Amino acid sequence: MAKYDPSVVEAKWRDRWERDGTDRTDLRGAKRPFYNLMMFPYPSAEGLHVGNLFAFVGSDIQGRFHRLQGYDVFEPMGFDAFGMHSENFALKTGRHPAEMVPRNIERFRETQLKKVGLMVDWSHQVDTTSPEYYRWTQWIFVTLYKNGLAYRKKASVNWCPGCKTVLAAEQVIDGQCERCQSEVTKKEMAQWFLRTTAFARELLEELDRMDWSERTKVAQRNWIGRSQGAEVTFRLEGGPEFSIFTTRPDTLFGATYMVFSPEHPLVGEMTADGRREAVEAYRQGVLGLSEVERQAEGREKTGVFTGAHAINPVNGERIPVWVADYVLMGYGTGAIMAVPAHDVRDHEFAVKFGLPIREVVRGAGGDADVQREAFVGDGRLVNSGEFDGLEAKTEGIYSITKMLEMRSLAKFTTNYRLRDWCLSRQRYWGPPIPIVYCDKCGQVPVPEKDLPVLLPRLDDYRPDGSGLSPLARDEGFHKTSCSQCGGPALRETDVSDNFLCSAWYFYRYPSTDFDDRPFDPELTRKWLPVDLYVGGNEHAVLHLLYSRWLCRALQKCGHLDFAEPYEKFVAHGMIVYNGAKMSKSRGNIINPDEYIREFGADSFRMYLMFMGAYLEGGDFRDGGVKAMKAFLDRLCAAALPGEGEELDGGPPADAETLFWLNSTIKAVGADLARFSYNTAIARLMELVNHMTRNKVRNREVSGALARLLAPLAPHLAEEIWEALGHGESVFRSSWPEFDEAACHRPEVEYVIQVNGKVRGKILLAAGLPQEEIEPLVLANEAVAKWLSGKTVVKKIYVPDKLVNLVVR
RNA sequence: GCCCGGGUGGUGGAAUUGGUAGACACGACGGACUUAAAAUCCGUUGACUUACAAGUCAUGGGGGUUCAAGUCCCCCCCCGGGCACCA
Repeated sequence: MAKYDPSVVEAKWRDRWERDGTDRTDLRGAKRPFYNLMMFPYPSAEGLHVGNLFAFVGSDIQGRFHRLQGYDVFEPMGFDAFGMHSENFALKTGRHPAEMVPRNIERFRETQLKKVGLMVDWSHQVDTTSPEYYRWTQWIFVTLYKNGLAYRKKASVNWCPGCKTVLAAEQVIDGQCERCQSEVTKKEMAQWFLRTTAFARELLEELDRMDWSERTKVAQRNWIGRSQGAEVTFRLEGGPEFSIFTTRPDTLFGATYMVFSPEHPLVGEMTADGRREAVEAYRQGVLGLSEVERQAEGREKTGVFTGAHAINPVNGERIPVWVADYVLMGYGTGAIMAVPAHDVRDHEFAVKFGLPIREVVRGAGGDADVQREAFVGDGRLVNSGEFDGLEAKTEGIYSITKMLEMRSLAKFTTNYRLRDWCLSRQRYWGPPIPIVYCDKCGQVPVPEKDLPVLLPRLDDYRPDGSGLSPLARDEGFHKTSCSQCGGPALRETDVSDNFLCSAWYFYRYPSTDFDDRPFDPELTRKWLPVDLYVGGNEHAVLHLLYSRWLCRALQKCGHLDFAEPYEKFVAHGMIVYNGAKMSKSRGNIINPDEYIREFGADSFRMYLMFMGAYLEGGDFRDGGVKAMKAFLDRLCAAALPGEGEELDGGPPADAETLFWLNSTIKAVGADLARFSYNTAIARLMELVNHMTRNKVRNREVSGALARLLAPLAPHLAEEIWEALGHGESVFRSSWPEFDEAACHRPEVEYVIQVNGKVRGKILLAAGLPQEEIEPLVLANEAVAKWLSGKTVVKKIYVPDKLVNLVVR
């Protein structure tokens, strides 16, 4: 190779790979399948940014590395093209999403993705907006509906006034819409839900066994949020029974009042006549508050007395019932017993409204003043009748609940924070929910043979904020007939949250050849669950949780025979630019295309991976790509024969080169396996530095270097491999092997410490026993001067590493 | 408030089980080549005292354990992330 010109080399190998089908996978014939999945992008008009490429390249390295290790790797790619991102952009630019999306996909694939050198099998591409795909998204919805996992109900849901649609709880961040940051309000609407809570326990417990990034597991655990406690039945004085949830049944004797959520259905009935006006005014006031206002940090407690009283089942005590918005309808039973002595929120409320505070748990010190501050620590029960003296949080919880359980007034329960997934969106750009409403037959799912319910082309698809989707304005779509009775019927006009589209795309990849089924059973059995999934942690409670849930749901419906979709999930880090977060508003978004054009995809890939730890993220600095190109230039010069030159055959002659060769193979393999790409590249630099300085001209070393480089810089690795005389792609070769014995130098440098401080270093043959080293150490000049006049009281000896002499 | 990560030279970042802190780079400085520049190559580069000898101090701060601590323990500060009036 005359001079390394990436544009020539990369174009050559792109064509060669395409011509030879190098990146294609024989899905049925594969012997060692490895499904290497990366989170698919939404094809935005802005194009791929460095963050996308950082994610993809890190994943591609695993795919290529596994392939060199003999796996049949399947590395597909697709486009998540439904949803508000595409729709909002279309609205802004005035171009219809149906036209914009295919163009963006084309540009993503042809001018960006293919140029980065991803080992993608493009014969299995997926586009969530194509009818062949969303037909099966709708089929999944119908399947869930038929199995009781999808239902419609009127509920107080999260409404985004900016996007003019409802949102799932997962899409509300700190009370704001995750997309447009508008303050989310509550709205009473009939919506479709998926029963995510049905598998809350499994989704939580399975996490412990999963090979996933810990921070992703933690995020899911927090989101699912389990708390164990008891449901206790109270009775309203002269009224019905009701139950409350508590994690502290041991404090039942300390309950001095009850609180109902303003939305609780019993409130109207229980309110005393004299209190009706006040209670009603309070409830109306709360309903007018946004989520942010209601949950604002440090907000003072509010509430109102209903005039009603409840009877405490443990002691028959009559305690007042209040309504306050610090009790949420959506969690537990929407009513609580308040124990101000041992709960900080109840304490605050009791102080404000002058309610009694009764201590029932006393800590070991016994000096906590519950009138001043709630005591939430461990302690023993007091003022609790026969239960006095019990260890509160263990024996107390058990004994008191057990006692009530015998009287059928309590049961042990577990509550989850997770809510059902609100699926309806009052927007245009999504898969229509395949349901028809008939006066006679009620809710009727669209029969499988009539799927897909095509999304009609609407020229005016703006959301109008009426609470109805723009599709409701299209009579031809809205009015239809019932598949059961043939009578007139109305279609559901809401579309589905596009997270449903992305919850199953990876089942579709292997099966894109089939239009009569969502996924082929044989291919699914062979390729799934996904072996490795790489993506961003921002989807921990969105995509990753939804797709875990759907997998379990499809298993329960009999369509899959496994419960978890991803064997291993790795969350990559985030990229910043010169230490600052990249964002459109800052105007510091890096366009990868220019770097690739100037320095080549290989240099760009290498720099992305070198600038920081893949799992932690990195700081993109100008000049980095250029420096990496310089390294690849040096690598070419070191690895390739010059004009008219022949490289030495056979293993290298000198021990030092053998050491570098073997230890680099070992280290790079270990580093790639643990996603430590930056250190793998550093190892390659060290090997190249050794080759350059010592003028190593050896075919075996160059061949190993090409294969070590191949996952990181695939085009250049191919070029070098070919120049070394190989007729086939380097990806049809194998990962180089190393000799463990050669990974260690025959001589090692011992560090000699005196009292823990380094005082000298000596070169010794490896593996010497302590007795032979000692005299050599004591004879060392630099060390001797620290020993004169002192007594050696202790000698620490770490084989092949160091000797520490403790002197006095 | 609770739960996870983090804090290392001028900069990005290394450092399997406690065992030479700063690998590998970037930048800077000096030199070679050149009419000159770019590119390339060679050298120096944590701070301080200083003679390139030698030493002292250094991994957010303060204690501790240990022959030995970036790494383990306790307290505190700062940054990033998750949850949060969830009973």
